[in-house]
Amino acid sequence: MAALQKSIDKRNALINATIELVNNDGFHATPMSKIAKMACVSPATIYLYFENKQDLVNKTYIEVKTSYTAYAFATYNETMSVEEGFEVIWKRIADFKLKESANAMFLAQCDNTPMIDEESRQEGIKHLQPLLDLWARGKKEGIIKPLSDYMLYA
Amino acid sequence: MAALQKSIDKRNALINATIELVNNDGFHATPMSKIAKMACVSPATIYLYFENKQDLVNKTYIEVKTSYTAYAFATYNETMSVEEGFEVIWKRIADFKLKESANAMFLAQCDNTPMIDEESRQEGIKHLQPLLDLWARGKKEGIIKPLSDYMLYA
DNA sequence: ATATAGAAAATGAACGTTCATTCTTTTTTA
DNA sequence: TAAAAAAGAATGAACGTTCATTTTCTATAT
Repeated sequence: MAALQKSIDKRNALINATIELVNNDGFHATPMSKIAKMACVSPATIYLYFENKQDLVNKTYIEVKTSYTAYAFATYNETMSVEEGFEVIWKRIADFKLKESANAMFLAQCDNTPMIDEESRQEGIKHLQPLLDLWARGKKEGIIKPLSDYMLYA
Repeated sequence: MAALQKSIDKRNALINATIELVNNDGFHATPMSKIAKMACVSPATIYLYFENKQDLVNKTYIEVKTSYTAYAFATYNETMSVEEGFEVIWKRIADFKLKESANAMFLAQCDNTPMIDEESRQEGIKHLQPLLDLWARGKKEGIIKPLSDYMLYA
């Protein structure tokens, strides 16, 4: 058999510990040793799953961002009108912030600090493509001018 | 004469260095030595003006938040209608983010991370009182229901 | 006005701690 | 049994803060 001995559970535990500890203490104030402890793992073990601390937080970001966008676009499809599309996505985003508040808080921290590498940040933005497309569609249809004022804040 | 020998210029230089460096590198990734260097001061001198690093960033936060709210409410007065009040404040906030982007970026980082002490955070919120009052007034007047959906994001 | 003494301010070096990462050894897996 | 995974201890660098010393300021006495 192949050699995927490394446990996916352990990886997930590390990701989750990272989210919780970064939320509580901030990125630089959370030692690798604390992440290890919360994931019931030795500090050295983290380096079997991630290159280093920066890589750990980058990968965590991508993972959470992916689940965020999946959630946001779950009820949306391209046949909707622009208005309906925005409304549907908007509600899902609000929902996400309520129901997955830890994840949302983590993303907020990532998106408002220099803690994530530029490369991973770009990667995260890619997943928002459907929203940008919808925006472009709205512009092309020349509708919802007043809305754009509010949207500036998204 | 009294002994206010400590220079207000030096204090401002420290505050400004803090804003710029925290914006670029994040709170825990900016050493006191770097702040000192940018403010043309010895590291030890910082401790004549602030108790410690936490106190420095707390005070910086209060200062920026105060200037933010002053800016936001500059064109507002209580005789305005609720709608007009919101619009006027809204525009000033957007303006602030454009014209004082470094300050706005710093506030975003403070408000989305655990870097500021709870006490200073509360102190900062106090300055937003006029906005909360306006909100209460809007509710009492029972108007602008649809707006509240968007406002959730402020 | 000037010189000077005492206090406040400023400094650079030093201290002690913390933390990311690596090294060596042990355990687990196939 | 051999290779991968995991562990805990060790390492070296970085940083916040303090210490001992020097510099600057100011208020008074000449």
